[in-house]
Amino acid sequence: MSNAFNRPDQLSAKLRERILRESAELGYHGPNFAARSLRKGESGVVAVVLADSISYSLCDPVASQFLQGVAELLGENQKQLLLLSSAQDELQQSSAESLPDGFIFYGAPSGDIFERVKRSGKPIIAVDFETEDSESVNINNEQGAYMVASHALAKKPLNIAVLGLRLVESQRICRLTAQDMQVESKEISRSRLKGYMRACDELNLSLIPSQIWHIPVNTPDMAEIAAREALTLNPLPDLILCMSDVIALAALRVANDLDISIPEQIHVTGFDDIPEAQRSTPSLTTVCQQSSEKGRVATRLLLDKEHKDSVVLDTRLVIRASCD
Amino acid sequence: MSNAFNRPDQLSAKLRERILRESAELGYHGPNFAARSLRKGESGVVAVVLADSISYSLCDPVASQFLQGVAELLGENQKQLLLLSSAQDELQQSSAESLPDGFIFYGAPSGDIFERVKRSGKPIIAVDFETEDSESVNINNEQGAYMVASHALAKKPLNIAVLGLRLVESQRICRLTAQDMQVESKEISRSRLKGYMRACDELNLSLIPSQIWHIPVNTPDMAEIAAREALTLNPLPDLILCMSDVIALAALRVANDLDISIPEQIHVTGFDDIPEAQRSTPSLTTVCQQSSEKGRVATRLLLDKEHKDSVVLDTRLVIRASCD
DNA sequence: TTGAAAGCGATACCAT
DNA sequence: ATGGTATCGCTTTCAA
Repeated sequence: MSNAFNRPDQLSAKLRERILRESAELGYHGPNFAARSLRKGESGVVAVVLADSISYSLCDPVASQFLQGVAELLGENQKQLLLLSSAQDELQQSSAESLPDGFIFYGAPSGDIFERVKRSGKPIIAVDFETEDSESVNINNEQGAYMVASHALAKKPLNIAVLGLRLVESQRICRLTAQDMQVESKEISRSRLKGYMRACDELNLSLIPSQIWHIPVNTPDMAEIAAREALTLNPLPDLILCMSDVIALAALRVANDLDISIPEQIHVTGFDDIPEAQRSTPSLTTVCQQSSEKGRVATRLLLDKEHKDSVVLDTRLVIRASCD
Repeated sequence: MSNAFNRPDQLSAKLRERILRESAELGYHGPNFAARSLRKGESGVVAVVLADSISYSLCDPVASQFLQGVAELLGENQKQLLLLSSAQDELQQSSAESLPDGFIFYGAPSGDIFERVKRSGKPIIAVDFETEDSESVNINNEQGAYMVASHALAKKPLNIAVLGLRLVESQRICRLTAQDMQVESKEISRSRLKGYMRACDELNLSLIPSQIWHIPVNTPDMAEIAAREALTLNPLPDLILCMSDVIALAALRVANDLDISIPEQIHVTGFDDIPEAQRSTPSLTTVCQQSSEKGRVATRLLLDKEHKDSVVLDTRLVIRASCD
């Protein structure tokens, strides 16, 4: 009789239907998930552990696209998606950590959830950060930033500003100081900054700390404030390198608001290639980092027990109107 | 010793630390979720069952905002978020259905997952659709559409077009026929259409079926195609009522592309009030449906065992540049 | 206070 | 083929 649930193919559809109906009347509602996964030692659930809060990640276009890619492949493989966050790493959560069969860590996690999960021995894929003993999926941030900056510098800008993301610890928007430039770090933003700097070096240009903004969170509101600061400088910059498309789009809006024409007066570049970037006016020159593909690759890596190599996805320069 | 995991307050922090470390060395990684939920009969997991595929929902700004609201409240209440979809309602899934303690159905589900879950007796909140024996959270679509249409009609348009969402069954973009107008339905889009029509009636205007577009999916691509059709009509419409902001934003882009000035030549209205609506140029006159609040309300309803009433959230007219 | 034992529900295995 | 039984790991209860 349990065949009716577990091996639908072994019974006639009609019989199966009758059994299901009758057992439902007896108060049986299908196999119990907890019991099954306890017994089988697996759950069919995959967790994505987000570095930021779940709410935040859901409104960030880059994270959304990543999740979209993950969800797509999980669906195809009959796996369930559990969203966790290392930011709100609480008591109850630490229990749920034992449910998933595998983990995708999106962004360097805070707290000790990563350590705990690693100890459990379950498969882990690290995305957008480096780690020792797990496979990871990364993109070449430095290279992407280098490409877009090189492209932009070919326009011979005289006054460059950078709208950067999470470059220092502060929760406030601020510009960098000379000593902020010394910091060595493998963080995404730092890699992008390095890429910008390498492109500048090649042309014997250099970035001035006071022309580099730190934006603590990748939101349109924050970005607009910083962009307004940069676009009301005197003299006006003629190139703004933005470390995300959200920031670059904010810069486009502010420029429009201030009647600064793009790309005539100022060139603007972004990073990420979010869907909005190709729809904006002007459309955005940026670096495509294939977020949803990244999600698919990470999921494939997690589910395929064969493949055992970390992946570095290519970044591609996407030239559009904002810097052409 | 199990106290170390379950009642951290009863032991000194130091002892707890030592116990955890030692047991970890023995190969113990914290309480087993499956065993715990099997025994306790609850999991601490809440499922959101999306009417569309998970991937699609993640890129739809309205669904994203809703999920954001849900995630926010679940986080505060130490609940885990499991994303399901009634669209890809498969075998494996039907097992996972028994895991969550409660369900939020976002949009009228397809398949029989709703029936199955209902039979399980677990709490259910229905969002954006009507159902008999569960609490629900809805908005007044008819009223919202009526308000925005009334506002727009006050501009005395002569030639009205409607860019509608999911008005008929077709997977293709098409315009309605006279008999399509007869359909009675409680679906969201039909309610919105009714609202538009009531506003028209009051002014002795009427909508012409051939000026009403059906768009099968709420994506920028689809919307742009339909918008281009509407904006290349001769004579050009001077009011475009759009059933979503995604559609309205597409209309703004197409208009810009065709050098049609808004709001001078054409007025455009949206629906939803997604974040992008206030950032667009021109900004969008629309109906705010408080998506993230909807998510919070639904979650509160699910978690608070007290409150036992369905909720209809207000819609608010938001007047911005595209129709002012 | 501490420990032992029953049982949650499904499955895998062994015996019929 | 079919039925019975031990077991997964935890919590709850009851006894010492």
